[in-house]
Amino acid sequence: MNYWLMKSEPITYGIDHLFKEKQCIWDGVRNYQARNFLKMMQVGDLAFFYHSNTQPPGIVGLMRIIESNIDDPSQFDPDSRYYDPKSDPQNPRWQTVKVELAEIFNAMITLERLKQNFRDDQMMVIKKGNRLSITPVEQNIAETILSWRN
DNA sequence: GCCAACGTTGGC
DNA sequence: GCCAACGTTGGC
Repeated sequence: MNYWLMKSEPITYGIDHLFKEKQCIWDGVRNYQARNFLKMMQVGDLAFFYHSNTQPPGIVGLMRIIESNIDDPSQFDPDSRYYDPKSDPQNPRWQTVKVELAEIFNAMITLERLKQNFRDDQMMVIKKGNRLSITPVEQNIAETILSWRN
């Protein structure tokens, strides 16, 4: 079982949206490195839900992967902002996962707190200039973060 | 709103 | 295959 961190701007899709929907397909990732991490995810993996472009940014909850290696439907939808006309339906370019909400944390675990407790070679999201929306989280780091809940 | 840090695109 | 130009992300 592996841990991950998945970013989203709450103005677009935040943890409140997921709370209402219970589960969702994590669509719209259009970066190959991030997609490669998505393809590595397995059912049962856990992912931190991270709010980006907020004041402050940080982790707001936990999700569980409930379906892996899905072809992202939005790549074939001309009305979607994530439409990719270059993606061949016979050989889709973008894969993702389906997640369910596991937990909403009582208080956000801020980026600042992560930076205070970990080095930037321990956790990708705290590296300066990092823009990857999907990143792995080492187990011991994940367990430490989970111990901060409530 | 600024801008650093990337990733992507496309001409050559 | 190089790299300049451009677009995007996301903290601040």
